[in-house]
Amino acid sequence: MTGNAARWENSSAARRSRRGRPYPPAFYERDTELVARELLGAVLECHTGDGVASGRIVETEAYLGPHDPACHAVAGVTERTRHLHGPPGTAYVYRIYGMYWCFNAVTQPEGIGAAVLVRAVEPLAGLDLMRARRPRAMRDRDLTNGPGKLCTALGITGDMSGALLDSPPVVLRRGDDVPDVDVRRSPRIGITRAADWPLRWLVAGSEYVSKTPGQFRVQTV
DNA sequence: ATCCGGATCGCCT
DNA sequence: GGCGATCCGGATG
Repeated sequence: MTGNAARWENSSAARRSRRGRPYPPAFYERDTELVARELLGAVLECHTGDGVASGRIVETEAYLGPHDPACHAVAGVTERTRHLHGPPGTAYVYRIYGMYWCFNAVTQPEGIGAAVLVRAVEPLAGLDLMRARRPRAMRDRDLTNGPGKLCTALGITGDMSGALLDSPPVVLRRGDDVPDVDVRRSPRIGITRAADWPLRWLVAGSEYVSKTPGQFRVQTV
């Protein structure tokens, strides 16, 4: 465990952190793989003028910083990656393929350029809102089983990038912790560089994880 | 100024 | 499983 991790585990903020409480910045200012693992089971919640929608995180990926060839931080600090290099516990929301948004929680000390991508959630609240935003989803699991889909369903957009995640419009709360026996890891999805690094975390057996091309090398933790 | 490829999705076969 | 939609950042000339 890293020094930062120990600092979090021993902190009064950690002891105060209970189910339903937003994570403070100290939670995120740690090893990115650890944060990706621990965000399984957390609740991602988005507030808009239409109301509140939320879901339980069942799939995450770690993007480690400039030394990770698949991480946007390899480009350095640019207009696009500005918020990736922001303080821990803030949002990095970027547009992909010209059409969709992807949501990340920034990790590590400010300026590193590391983050956790949320790839899938299990819908919890605001199902009517999500169905209205994604009218083509035939089943409820199709509302949020992909990083672009969940942003559309929850209402997460680029103007929320840079915002602290302990208060609206986007809030990440501690949920029911997922025990190690229910956690799996695999390589990350949809990337070409560092494609074999096992930096994707999933809740075993969840119906709500994103579709995987073929069968992955999946390991227990 | 131009080109290329991408942390995706939905529809097609 | 393959492909088109659609756009921007970064690289190249």
